[in-house]
Amino acid sequence: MTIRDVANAAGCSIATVSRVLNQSGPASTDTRDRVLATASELGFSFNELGRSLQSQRSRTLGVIVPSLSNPVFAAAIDGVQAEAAAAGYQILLACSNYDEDAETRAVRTLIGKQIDGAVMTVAAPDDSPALAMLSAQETPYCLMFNQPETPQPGVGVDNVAASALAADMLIKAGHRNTAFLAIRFAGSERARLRHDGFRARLGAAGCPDPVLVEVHDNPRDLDARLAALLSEHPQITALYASNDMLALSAMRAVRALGLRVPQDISLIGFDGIAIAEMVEPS
Amino acid sequence: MTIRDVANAAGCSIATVSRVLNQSGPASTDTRDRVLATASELGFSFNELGRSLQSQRSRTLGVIVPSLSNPVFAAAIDGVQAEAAAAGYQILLACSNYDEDAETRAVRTLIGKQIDGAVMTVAAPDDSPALAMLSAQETPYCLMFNQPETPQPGVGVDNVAASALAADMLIKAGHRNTAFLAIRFAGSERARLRHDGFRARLGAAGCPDPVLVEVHDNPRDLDARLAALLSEHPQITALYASNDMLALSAMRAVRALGLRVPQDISLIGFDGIAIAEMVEPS
DNA sequence: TGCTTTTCTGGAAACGTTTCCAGATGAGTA
DNA sequence: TACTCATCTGGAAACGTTTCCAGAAAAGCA
Repeated sequence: MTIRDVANAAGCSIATVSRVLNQSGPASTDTRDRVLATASELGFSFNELGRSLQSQRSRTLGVIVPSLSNPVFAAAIDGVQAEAAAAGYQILLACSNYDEDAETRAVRTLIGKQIDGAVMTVAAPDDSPALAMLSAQETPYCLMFNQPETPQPGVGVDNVAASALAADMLIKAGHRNTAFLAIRFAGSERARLRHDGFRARLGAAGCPDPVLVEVHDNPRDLDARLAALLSEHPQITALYASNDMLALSAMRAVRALGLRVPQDISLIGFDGIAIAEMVEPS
Repeated sequence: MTIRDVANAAGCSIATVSRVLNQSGPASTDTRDRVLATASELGFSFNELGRSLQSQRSRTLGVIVPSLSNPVFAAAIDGVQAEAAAAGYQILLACSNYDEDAETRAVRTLIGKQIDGAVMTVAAPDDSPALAMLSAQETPYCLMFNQPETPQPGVGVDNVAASALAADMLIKAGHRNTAFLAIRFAGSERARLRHDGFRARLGAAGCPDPVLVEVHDNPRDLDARLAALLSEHPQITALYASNDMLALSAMRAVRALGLRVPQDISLIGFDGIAIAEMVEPS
């Protein structure tokens, strides 16, 4: 079912069918009606591949995130998808699993599919082969959650400032000894910035540096790590989790140790995911 | 940067370049090396649009889910994406927001983009215009989470049987008076099946029917609904939430009423999302 | 050497569109 | 009536590939 079939059935040329269906040129009311009628009768719809090839735009956006199981990214994709759909664009989704090579491969594939633009969260925005490829192709992109040193198009949060606020809150509540919880601290620009902002503000208030705890992705790992942490540093009264998923896990782990939140240990997490609203304390 | 540029630079025809790059035909070692060298030198990569148009396969799969904020679907997409990527396929993502019209529109667009197949969760698998369109186009599809009456390709859970298990568990724990919590009960095949399975098993055990509580998407709505429910039916000792997100919200709401889980009220939820493992009790 | 067979190569036709261009038709004006 | 001008239409060339086909060159064999 191509534009040619419609043209034959309507007794006109494919040029005319194209013009009518796209309203991109003149057509007598007579032929217009005929084309429209046969098109809907035949149930014709455009092959966007042919269209994109000719028009040099695919009306498709690439989206690359490190993970889909983190609700932060799911929510971001949700937003991107909704806006894109409203503007008549489609979303080509890829997932890097926090791996820079996978990131590069994903970008290469998406470029091959001729995306009109990309929305993504990368591992290292200041030195990213993936972003370099996009620039080389003159494909526009927009970063999410990244906070590059060199200015780049993107939306995000000031991790340092936000973490300073978290520190303020804990300090005001009387905490002095804290720990910073992170997954993949080394590979995550974001965890590092959050740690730095937190530590700087604590230091400015005369508090000791937070104890840095890097945990594995497996949430059960936390139980042992926290037990060790708290027996080694019994003076710790507050934990700062570098993201909400981790904060949730930490809450469970703290309680598993027989401690209450927030009476025995205070806990604060970065993000603001919807699910964090559903637990007590939120 | 097209295959033609490579051909000119390498001093051969585009047919030869295509054959070399796809390893789809003979080529003398001499020309092969030359083509390969110039291709990588020029940084050539295929335009998949042209490729797909010619080969009639896009190596792209459409994925349609009702929502992205529900981790159940996020996890499903994660899995589909990973398998697809491993097989050299891309994912075109669309979201129906539990709206059948949006579902149909999404399928239409994806068909336009010439997807090779679709993976989706639909509102009504037994009478779905979206699925009908896919069938008409002979585009293969696979349902997720749906449980159609008429056999259809798909993966999912036996909602009725699983809910009977939930009922068994509660009965065995001594509960007799229960409530069933659902969002969008009317529009959700899944909620209905889960309710039916639950109620049937309770009835078989001589328990009264569960009180059906349909709540709005706003989690705060739950507080008032549960307060009303429990004052109206003080004999209720257990709640069955039709999904884990709702169970999480319900846990918060129950506690906000000053009741303990599970000492005062038992709570069970359908799904098994990762986050449910992170709360106490899990 | 002459023949067949194999290996390699390029032209050209698709795939489904859009759009430029020029020809045809009809209406308006002098 | 003859002219211009606007309106409508179709042919054909792109867009970037793959692949069929046939011709050329090289290799094998008697």
